[in-house]
Amino acid sequence: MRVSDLPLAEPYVDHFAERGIRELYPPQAAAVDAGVCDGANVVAAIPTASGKTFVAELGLLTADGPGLYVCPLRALAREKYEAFASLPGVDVGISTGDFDATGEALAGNDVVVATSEKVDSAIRNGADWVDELACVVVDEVHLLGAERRGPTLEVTLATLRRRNPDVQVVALSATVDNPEAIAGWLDATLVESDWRPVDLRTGVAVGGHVDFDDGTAIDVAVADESNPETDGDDDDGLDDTEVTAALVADTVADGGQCLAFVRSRTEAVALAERLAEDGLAGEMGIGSAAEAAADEVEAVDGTVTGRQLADCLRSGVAFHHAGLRSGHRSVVEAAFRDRDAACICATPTLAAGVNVPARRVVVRDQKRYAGSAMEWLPTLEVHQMCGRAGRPGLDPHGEAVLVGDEDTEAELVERYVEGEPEAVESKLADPASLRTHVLSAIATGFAETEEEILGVFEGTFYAREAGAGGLADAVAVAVDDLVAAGMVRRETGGVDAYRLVATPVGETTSKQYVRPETGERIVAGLRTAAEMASATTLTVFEVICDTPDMQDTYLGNEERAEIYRFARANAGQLTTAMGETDDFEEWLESVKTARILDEWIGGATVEELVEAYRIGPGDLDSRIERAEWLLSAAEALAETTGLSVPAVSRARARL
DNA sequence: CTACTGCCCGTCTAGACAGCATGTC
DNA sequence: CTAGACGGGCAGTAG
Repeated sequence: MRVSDLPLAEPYVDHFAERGIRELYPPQAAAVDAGVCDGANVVAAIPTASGKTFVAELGLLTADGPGLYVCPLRALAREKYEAFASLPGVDVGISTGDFDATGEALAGNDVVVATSEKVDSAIRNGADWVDELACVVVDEVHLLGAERRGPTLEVTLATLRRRNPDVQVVALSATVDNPEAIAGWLDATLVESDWRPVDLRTGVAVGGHVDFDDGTAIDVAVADESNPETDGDDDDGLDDTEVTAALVADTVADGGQCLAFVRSRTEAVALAERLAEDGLAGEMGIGSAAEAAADEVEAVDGTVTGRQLADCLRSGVAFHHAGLRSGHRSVVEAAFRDRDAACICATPTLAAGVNVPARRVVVRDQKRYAGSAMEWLPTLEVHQMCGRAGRPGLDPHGEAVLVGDEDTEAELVERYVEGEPEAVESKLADPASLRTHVLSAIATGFAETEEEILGVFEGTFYAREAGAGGLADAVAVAVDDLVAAGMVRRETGGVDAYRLVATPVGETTSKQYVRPETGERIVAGLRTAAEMASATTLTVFEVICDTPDMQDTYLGNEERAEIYRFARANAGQLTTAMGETDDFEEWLESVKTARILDEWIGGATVEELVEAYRIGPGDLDSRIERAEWLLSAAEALAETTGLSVPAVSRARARL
């Protein structure tokens, strides 16, 4: 099937031709056969690199009206925004938390790119443009199964379809076990394929020997670090890190690049520092470009993390994890794409993030600490890592290697090489998620009774799988919780007729997009603060940090005593008395975060805070960002409740 | 006495969405 | 039931 045969206007055909897109890939052709160009609903469960963006563009360009592209990450939204903006004559708008156009402007766009939360928020705030959509493309729709964000996605999608029954839905999914369930939910035709433009072979390494699933095998020379004199046992296992290093060196010697996935941040750094010894920059001949990338990283800040990263980059390797600032990350990603780095040692950030393909992917660790024990990574996640292997046009094929040993080999093959990814299951029944979306349904006026709330949820994936009736009890509980929290009121109209109405606090909470528990905690905190003799910025930081919408900051054993002393010394400025906490540990963590933020507005530098509180510079950034959002919510809630706490505005202004 | 080394034991562990309003060259 | 890197404290040991 040729692009020129599609019902696309000439400028688009030319645009794609300029990029070398003339012939459709098989999955793309299948999507056309399923009707993407004719307004039909389509679910495409196809590999990441198989041309999903083009399928999305087909839906958006052939739709008879404005389109919406929903994706889970801001970085992804930015990437897609740029791709769509290069289409001739297409007005593209973007709406994410960090990068936003006004509702007015969005209404005039042909295509809007947004995160799912932002779409949800737009609906809650009564944006009109969502009702005029002709086509909605949902990327990474398998996120439906994610703990907190999945329910948001399904409720948002259900609401969009309910308000606009004719809207075309095109959903793009990773390979999952039950794509037909998603397609059934969306009344869509399922397109399923594992075709890739670059072949991918997956294998397990034992020592320096790798057996791939296509029957081929390779051997790499692994340095043996262990000293045979000291350990008498026949130590069969070569060090996983050394196996990884050998696999990386082998790829580089062959002119390719590598991604290496490990379990934790510190191990990503440690592996990068180990690889830096191998002189890969010299081998690739990227000395000056590597130097330039290192300088760029050092220009971001003077943190330890930045220096470590710069040193690694000079040797042609990098690490990548959420403790890095976005400035660090973009340098690493760009350097790798420009072939100015041989290898990125990464935590899972890179598996689902922006497009950074490599010839070989090495998954050194397949287990991760999960609260109480080590757990196998989900197959879906490992497949996403492996799917990064193979750069179209640059690599003859992609290779994914799982590092194991004799004992784990069989399990790794069964679980990840031959195993099916998990099924996507709705998490809407989770009480916390349900409370949020019940409040939203009431606050927007979509529902005034429990039955009507169930009606709103009727179009969700959960309802399709389990029946909306299954939610009845849980919804009743959620309503009671919201009434008790002062978010919702039962307004009696007759003998046993009543309607559910959001209180002003409930309405503000919903519009500010904070969780009900957060809204409740902030109001209680403001009330206490308003009566305190001297409510300071620390006071309001303690309040917003003690909500579930602020991420908690790890509190080490040594630090605990120190933070405890700090909390005691500043008890007069805190809204919580030490004896009154439900969860003292958690509260102490909040105090730590609050202290960091208060020192930040007091003029402390990133370098000082990173050093003093053992957090990554990227962690600091993300807490500051959340604090800005939560303080604005606090300000709005102060206004609706009439509580006056000047420190809120003071803190906000200084952030 | 000092510098060094090996060993035991405790600590620590991935990621990342969201508000809002408005003038400006 | 399933990990593994790292660092501090401490005792033994060579010089």
